[in-house]
Amino acid sequence: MRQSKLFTSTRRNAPKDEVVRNAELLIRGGFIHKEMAGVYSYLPLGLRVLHKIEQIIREEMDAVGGQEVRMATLHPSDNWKKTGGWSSVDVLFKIQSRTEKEYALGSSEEEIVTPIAQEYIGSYKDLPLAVYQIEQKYRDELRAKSGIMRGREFGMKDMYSFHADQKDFERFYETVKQAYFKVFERCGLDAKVTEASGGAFSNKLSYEFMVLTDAGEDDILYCGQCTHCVNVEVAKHAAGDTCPKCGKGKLKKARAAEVGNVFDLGQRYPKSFGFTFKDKDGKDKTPVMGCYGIGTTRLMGTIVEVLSDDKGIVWPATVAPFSVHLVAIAGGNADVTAEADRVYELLCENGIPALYDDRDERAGAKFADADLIGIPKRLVVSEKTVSAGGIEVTDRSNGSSTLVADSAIVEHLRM
RNA sequence: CGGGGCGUAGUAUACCGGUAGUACGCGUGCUUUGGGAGCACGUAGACCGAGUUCGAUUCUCGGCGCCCCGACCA
Repeated sequence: MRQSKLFTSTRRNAPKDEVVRNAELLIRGGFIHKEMAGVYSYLPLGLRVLHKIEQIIREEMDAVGGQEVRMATLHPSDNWKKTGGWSSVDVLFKIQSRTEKEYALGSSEEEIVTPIAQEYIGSYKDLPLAVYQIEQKYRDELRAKSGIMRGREFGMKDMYSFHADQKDFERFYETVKQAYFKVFERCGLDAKVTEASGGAFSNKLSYEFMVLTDAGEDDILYCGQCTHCVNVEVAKHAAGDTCPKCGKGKLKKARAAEVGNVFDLGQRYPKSFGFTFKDKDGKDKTPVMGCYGIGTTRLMGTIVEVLSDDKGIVWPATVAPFSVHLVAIAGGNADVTAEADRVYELLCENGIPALYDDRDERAGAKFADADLIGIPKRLVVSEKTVSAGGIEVTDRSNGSSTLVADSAIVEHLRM
């Protein structure tokens, strides 16, 4: 895409009503636009990142057998009354129509997915089933905070599974946990899985996927020597204690952001809707259910928190809005502009997603913008590079730069 | 929801009981062109309401909005 056509632009000043890094950088870069506390719009660059995150999640959920759906976000109040959520879920947004009919805005989708599954699942032969969706969620938080880390409207992937028995659920639960690690790793993050309380969902333990960052809201204890990690809310130990799992490491306390979670829901929701299936013995049984969430927008915010420096964002290639940022430093030289145009076409023809800074700006402004936007590879075409017979390729993460011949650029970028 | 802070051009800020200045942005022109260019001219602003006052953007009260700490967190 030509940057001259991109309707957003960068800002030099940090917004005064945002303090956290993710909001500051994403707003300055033109990725997002704040509508009100806890509600943001996603602009072209931001949406490209979000789509890439969603696609990674989609691939991993498909890989464990999840079937993607798109459920309603405007919910009938009856479903919530059946499960008791209408009165017990305090973050539920409730709205009323002109005719005083009541609705809920989806904060989670058990109330919707369970009746859908009930309609199609009649036999043990139909189980297990896993369905997921990626869409907006609404929660009436008392206090939105930390930019896109905790909003009242946010993006979430939520998957729900139904099983003939607890054993089959446990098997799938473990499979999803492994898939989650792949998702976070592909997004460039090092996630830890922690034991936590099940909250209002379940009286069993749940597992949360945590990424260390001061912008998080949870305190966790983790072992430096093994994978042991617990949320302090359920911890039976303290910082400095010897790890109860490996017996070697010391427990460390740290702030972390919860980017995903998995819950053992048991039979609560199927029971609320009278959802049963015929088992092998011909008897009616209630399925066992699990749910699995990943906050897509929070994940994006966490990536920015963890992967950024004093100049801007440093996107991992897997989620970057474009693979390369082609910067023309023409200074009015038509030959340089023509060469940069040619390189841009070459990238397009070869399917390499590129943001092409063809604007009439000075080098310093273009470099500052490129650093802020954070695309992994910066390609510079200038009088210098043209006379040297190549293109300057600079790595955003470490600043290293090399001159690559035009003829080799496509191959170089594909490495 | 408790506590604290803050609302001034598009963005970030300053001053002031007598209707607002700067920087960036934006527009025009000239010069400039590898790390946020210079000059000139221009553009654009006091959250809402009430009160005090001759006069309120400024002081007081109320509302709304935003941020932070805490609580909460399907």
